[in-house]
Amino acid sequence: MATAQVRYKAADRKEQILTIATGLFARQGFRGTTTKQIAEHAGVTEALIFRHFPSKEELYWAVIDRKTKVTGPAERMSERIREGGTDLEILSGIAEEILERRAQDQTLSRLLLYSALESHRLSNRFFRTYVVESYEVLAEYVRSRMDAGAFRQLDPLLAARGFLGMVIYHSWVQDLFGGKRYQAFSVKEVSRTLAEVWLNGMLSSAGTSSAASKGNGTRNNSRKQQGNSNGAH
Amino acid sequence: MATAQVRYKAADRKEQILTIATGLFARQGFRGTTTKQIAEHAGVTEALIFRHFPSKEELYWAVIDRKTKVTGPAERMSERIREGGTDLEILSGIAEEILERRAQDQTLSRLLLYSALESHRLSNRFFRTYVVESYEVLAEYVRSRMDAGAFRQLDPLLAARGFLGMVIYHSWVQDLFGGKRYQAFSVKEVSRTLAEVWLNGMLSSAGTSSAASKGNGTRNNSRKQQGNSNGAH
DNA sequence: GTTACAAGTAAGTATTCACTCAGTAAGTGA
DNA sequence: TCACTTACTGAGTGAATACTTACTTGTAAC
Repeated sequence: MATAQVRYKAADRKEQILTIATGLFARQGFRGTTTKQIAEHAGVTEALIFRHFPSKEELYWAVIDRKTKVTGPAERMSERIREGGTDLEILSGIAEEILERRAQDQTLSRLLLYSALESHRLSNRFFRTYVVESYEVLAEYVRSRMDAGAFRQLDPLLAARGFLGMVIYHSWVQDLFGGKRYQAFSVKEVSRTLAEVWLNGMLSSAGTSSAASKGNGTRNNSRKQQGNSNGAH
Repeated sequence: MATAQVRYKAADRKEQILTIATGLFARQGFRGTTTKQIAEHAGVTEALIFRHFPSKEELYWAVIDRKTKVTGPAERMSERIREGGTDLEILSGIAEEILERRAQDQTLSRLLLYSALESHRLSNRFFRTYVVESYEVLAEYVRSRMDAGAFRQLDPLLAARGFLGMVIYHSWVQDLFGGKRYQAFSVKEVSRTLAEVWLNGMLSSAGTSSAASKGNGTRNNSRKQQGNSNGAH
């Protein structure tokens, strides 16, 4: 009504709408977010939204498009690898950054998951930018360490995905599913532990790697009868 | 309309509606699924849905409630551990089952993710049944192997979550995000590889704490340092 | 064959959805 | 000061949405 109006320039208003829409889509998904909500949060009428974006669908597209244009995890990861350090430093550094970013801001994870679930056609591109690219970078690193004889020979992509899986799944459980309400973890400790486990599992240990590059390799006690938890002691 | 009507008994119709609603909620989420859709798939009118369930929300609750009552992953996992075998057999067996089930039917993963994203109050219970319980079972196993001196000493919960993370993340990337369109993996091979990496990383190894030197076999050798410091004891 | 009840429906309700359009107020250059 | 453009709104549109009410039909026991 008669309240003092704020007139933005078109480009600024567009940016503002995009920012607000990003937050709402992340929290509630595409279907769960209404254009009215977006308008209200922006302090304008719905009509204005549609003056800037031809449809809700196009607005969603723009949100995701913008997200894929900021520096992605792949670049940061590749930067970190370029900086060098021990394997452990590099890996736990990568894990630490992922965990920290995600704990701080779930927007991206939520957008990504929603778009995958709602099977938006654009989810493909999003997926490539945020998921595929990052483990391809890591896989490249793994491959180079394998060539150097430091890592065991196995599918680098699978190995990279394994490491990222450890880290990302942990962050999902903690932040998305609310696991942190039951148990808190220190980011540094988690990163280091997961990196150690994975790295130790990847190293071509003195005895095993030569004979069997991939089959077996773990020294299993024959016919173990131990290790089951129930009533043993 | 004039088609031959099928009259179910109340209990049967309720079951049928539940089954249909489960599929739709899994595919489209709570907000994305309409009562009209459910009715159409069941071949009845909306009114009948509301004769069996007081509201859409209650129907959703019933869907999830029913899902939490079938044999969950925790029971199956604990069964597998009880059966015994080598560590590798047990772990790759667990991974294999998870991957196979999920590739075959995404309903559960999708329901779980949707309910977490849409922050349904019931998602908590769902989360406990399907996520927490399963890694608690695995953590118990890890703990027993640590007590036996076979595994390194570290947070068993974190370690268990790490293993499940590898496996579950892989299945999400393949099935949920459509990664399998770009690359196929054999379930057996993936299970075995991931189990090997993780297990190898967990073993309180004799020799693997050797120097891992620095990463990056390709370029740039700045900041070279000593080997990593993992697994000292 | 009638009755009694269970299973099912047609046709609504009020509200909300994405989206439109005709019009108005604020800035800007002369 | 006036003309012109740009930013914005009020008041709608028809098509969904979850949910209701008043009614009909099938079936099984007596």
